[in-house]
Amino acid sequence: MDAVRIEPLARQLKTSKGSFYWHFADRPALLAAMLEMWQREGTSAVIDAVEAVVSPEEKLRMVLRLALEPSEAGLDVARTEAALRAWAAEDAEIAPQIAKVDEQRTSYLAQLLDQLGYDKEIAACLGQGLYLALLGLYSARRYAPALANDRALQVMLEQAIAAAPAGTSDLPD
Amino acid sequence: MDAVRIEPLARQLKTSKGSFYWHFADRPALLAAMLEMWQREGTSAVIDAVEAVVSPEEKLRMVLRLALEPSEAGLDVARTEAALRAWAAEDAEIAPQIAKVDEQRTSYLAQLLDQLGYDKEIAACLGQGLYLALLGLYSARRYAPALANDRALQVMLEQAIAAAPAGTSDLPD
DNA sequence: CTCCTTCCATACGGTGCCGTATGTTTAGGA
DNA sequence: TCCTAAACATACGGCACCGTATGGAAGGAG
Repeated sequence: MDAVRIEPLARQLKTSKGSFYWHFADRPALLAAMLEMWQREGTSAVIDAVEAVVSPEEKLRMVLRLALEPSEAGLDVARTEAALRAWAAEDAEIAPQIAKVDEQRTSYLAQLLDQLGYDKEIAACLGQGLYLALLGLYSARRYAPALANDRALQVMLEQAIAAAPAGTSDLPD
Repeated sequence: MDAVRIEPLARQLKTSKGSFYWHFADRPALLAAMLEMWQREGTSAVIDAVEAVVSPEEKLRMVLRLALEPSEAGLDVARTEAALRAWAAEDAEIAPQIAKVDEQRTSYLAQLLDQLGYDKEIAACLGQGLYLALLGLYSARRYAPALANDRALQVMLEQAIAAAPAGTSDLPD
């Protein structure tokens, strides 16, 4: 986000600064708009698509598949996710907003793992762990293709599925 | 790293720019020196300390313990690791240098997991996965304390240890 | 004492960006 | 045809930083 500058952006778009300042109050206003857009479109899309599936195992696999997808039309998901977190790390005003989205996502993962029969606290930890690995992969994708190995996450997910205490616990009895 | 600026740094150290440019050619030279220092001291320390232990299980636990430690004397490990990767993501000259360190670390993890009896390819994936989760945790620590849960990594590691095919395979017959 | 090297401070020019002030085009409505 | 508002362009002042040029202290060698 720090690299988002008005004048280079205007040059790139073959327009002028004056035009920018007609549409946005200032640079923070643009960044806020970008953040809001991401909050709106970046997280619900996956969950909505996944909820069409039935079994929690397949839901988990589908979440991962969607998260690892090359991303839709010109927008690099890994780049976006990594940049937002670098931003949150340096701006205390932004941090809670990103953290809230993370909380939504990890609690959804925990819910699916809970349905696999895991103890609730273990499910929460596993969800966080898998999500942290995804964040790490997003970061690695930008500089270390060998490390950013999709299979690494798939293996860990399959291990979490295989190690589940019971087949299903969403029908307890 | 982008926030490392000469003039603020000089003010902070109660010295002058002139002094800085005596010790370093320019800003890139300072950044290069920082990177080199990290390469020297940041990765071998852990491995050396761990190698004193015998069993691969305990070695893995100790690696994690050291990696999660609050860090020694004023230096925030999470901040450093996260900042270096943000740097690598934006500078193609730096990327391979960080990637090389990552490769050292993940291959050491893979070696330990291999000793637990995992297939070599699975061990490599698991090592990468655990390491990616650690990177994610370093990133989260800077903005989302609730997400940066040490237990999440501990749970995943214990699961990897528990799911190991054989007790040990470093004595194969 | 003087010279020279090391180390540090001050002053300067140059660059890239921000935000504002002000001018200019375009299109629709009276 | 004139007026107005939306959309854009140009020009300016200001700030923070980079790197260099230049001018000292401070201390040892001869």
